[in-house]
Amino acid sequence: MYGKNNNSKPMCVYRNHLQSSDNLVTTYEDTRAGFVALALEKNRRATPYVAQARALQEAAGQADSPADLLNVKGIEMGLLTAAGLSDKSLAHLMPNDKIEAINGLIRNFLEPAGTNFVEELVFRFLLTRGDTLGGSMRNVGGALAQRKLTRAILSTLTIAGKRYYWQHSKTKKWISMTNDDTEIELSLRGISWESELGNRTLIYNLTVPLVRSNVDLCLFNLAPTELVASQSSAIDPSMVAPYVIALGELKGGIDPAGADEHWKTAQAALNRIREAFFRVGHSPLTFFVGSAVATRMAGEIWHQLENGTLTNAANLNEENQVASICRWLCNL
Amino acid sequence: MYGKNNNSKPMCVYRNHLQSSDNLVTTYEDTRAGFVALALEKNRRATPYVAQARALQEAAGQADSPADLLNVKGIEMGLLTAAGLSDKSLAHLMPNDKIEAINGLIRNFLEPAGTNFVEELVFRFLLTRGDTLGGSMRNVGGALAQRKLTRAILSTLTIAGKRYYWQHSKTKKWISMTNDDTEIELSLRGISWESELGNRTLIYNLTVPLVRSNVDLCLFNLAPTELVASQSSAIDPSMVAPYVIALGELKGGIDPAGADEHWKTAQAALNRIREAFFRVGHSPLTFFVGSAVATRMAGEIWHQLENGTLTNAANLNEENQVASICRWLCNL
DNA sequence: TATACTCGAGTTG
DNA sequence: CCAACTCGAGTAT
Repeated sequence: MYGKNNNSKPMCVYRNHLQSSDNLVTTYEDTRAGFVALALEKNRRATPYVAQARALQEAAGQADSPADLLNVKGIEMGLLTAAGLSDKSLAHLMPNDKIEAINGLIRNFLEPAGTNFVEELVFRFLLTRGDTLGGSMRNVGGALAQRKLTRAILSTLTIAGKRYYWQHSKTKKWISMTNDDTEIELSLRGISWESELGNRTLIYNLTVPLVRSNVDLCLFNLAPTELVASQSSAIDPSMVAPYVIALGELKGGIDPAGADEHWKTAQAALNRIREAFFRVGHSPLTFFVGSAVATRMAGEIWHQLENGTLTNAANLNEENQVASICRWLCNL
Repeated sequence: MYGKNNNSKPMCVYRNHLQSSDNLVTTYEDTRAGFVALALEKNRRATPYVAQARALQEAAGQADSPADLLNVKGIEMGLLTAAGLSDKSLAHLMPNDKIEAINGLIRNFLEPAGTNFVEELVFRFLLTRGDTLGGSMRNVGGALAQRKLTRAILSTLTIAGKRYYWQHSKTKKWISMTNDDTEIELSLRGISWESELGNRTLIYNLTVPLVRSNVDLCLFNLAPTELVASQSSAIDPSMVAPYVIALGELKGGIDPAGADEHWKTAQAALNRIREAFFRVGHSPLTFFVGSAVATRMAGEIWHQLENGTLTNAANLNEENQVASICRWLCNL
């Protein structure tokens, strides 16, 4: 009932690159390489926080005592951060909570530190900013995965000799391909091309009104111009459904410990999608691409492929699998 | 088909404390209070990391140059941490990756820092340890929620004049209640009592072989002694199913941004549970308790309550709701 | 180098 | 501040 094919293609497209669920499981070497790459990137992004800490150290040095820090201009945010308040938490606090937090920092940690109070302040600032950096790295991981997939799709189109247009993330403008499209994946939000069956447009991270959720990958059988029109709020949300060919979840995380956790989220997201479309009489194809795939979830993915719940799936670390799923996507 | 009641009780138990989905939504004030409490706890737990940084600073002070740090005994872990490697990532790396990481730290960040290289080392150490602290705080949040619920269940039993036994997390021994059970929730893994319908045992975070997953809350119609026997691997996993009365998901996080994310995970987990039990002809009751409940998920929870998919649900911040769901649980 | 749990640090529309 | 995304920092079994 779900995942019914509307393109007269065989349903077992995944067999082009998968023989069994085992092929989906991430290898030790890919996990290792993923963690190494992440650490390198994190180190580079750590530098500004080190600089901020030095600036705070310098500014706080003007204070004679912990309490005197309140008189130093321009370090309020540094004090709040050192008080253990994440930027996220600040959005939920009342002004008085922030005052209390800073007073608590001074009373409980800076005053006991004696003459080392500036060091204590800076060290605690860095602890909180370490969590900041970690959070921001989570997003980097996701973005890198999207770029990797984008690169593979563009290669597939190029190799197939197909022209494409791509949408710039910032300007939202659609740009024709050029001979040097190096690094366009850094600021690419969508790709458009023509398959044998018509216009195709792929958009990342689109909020599909019908499901009221963001979907990682949305493939429409529309040209970009038509898509913009159909996204207008003037059109009934259910009108978009017939133009949706395939929807996919992309999970770029490399951590094996997160594999099952994030697969569960992906399943719930895909279920919402299927239910929302089914309610209006449509069943777009669904697919899953993940970097960290554990044995159990590989079994579940395989089962869903076999019973048609999922149409396709791939491990993002396996070039063959990625190439195959990109060819499938580009020829839908 | 799912959630069929086998205790001759009305299915609308949730109506004891919920009039509509709105009642489930977390208030701004509860969110605010949650973030404040978390920050206070985090500050206390930050202290050991500050101390570690001071120790590293002291030890590293013996080195004349960045490269000389390699000769300082006992700071290998400090160097790895400063190189941006989390304890988690270290488990996935080869010895050579670690050497490379430390060399990269020295070459790319410590040598450019000149005479400030020890400061640079310590600052980067703290950034990584800030992520450590953050990760550990995630677990603290979950543990606090479990304790809060435990406290409510014990109160319910006490008020009802029922004796109970509780299982110690560490020793796994079952202990009879005493007049002063203050703080037993800190090390409580299970509770056992007698309802009007028989022996009842509730266990937290139990791996249910049938579903091959950990379930936050498992209620059995068995005495602890019987349960131990039935957990033995000698017994067919499907044999446990008839003794499972109710299974629940507890999500203690306060962050509204995580609400939908973690509800999706909870749904997938509950679905696995239902499918696994359904396969062997059983349909235990299921329930959900959460601290961060957003509007959309409240609607979905309500819908599942109405159609019987979920039997009960509560917002952990609402005392009435918690008390009601505890009475329900204790009287099953 | 298991497996699968805890949850909020960011991010974007 | 609303909503819903990114994912790995820990933890326990």
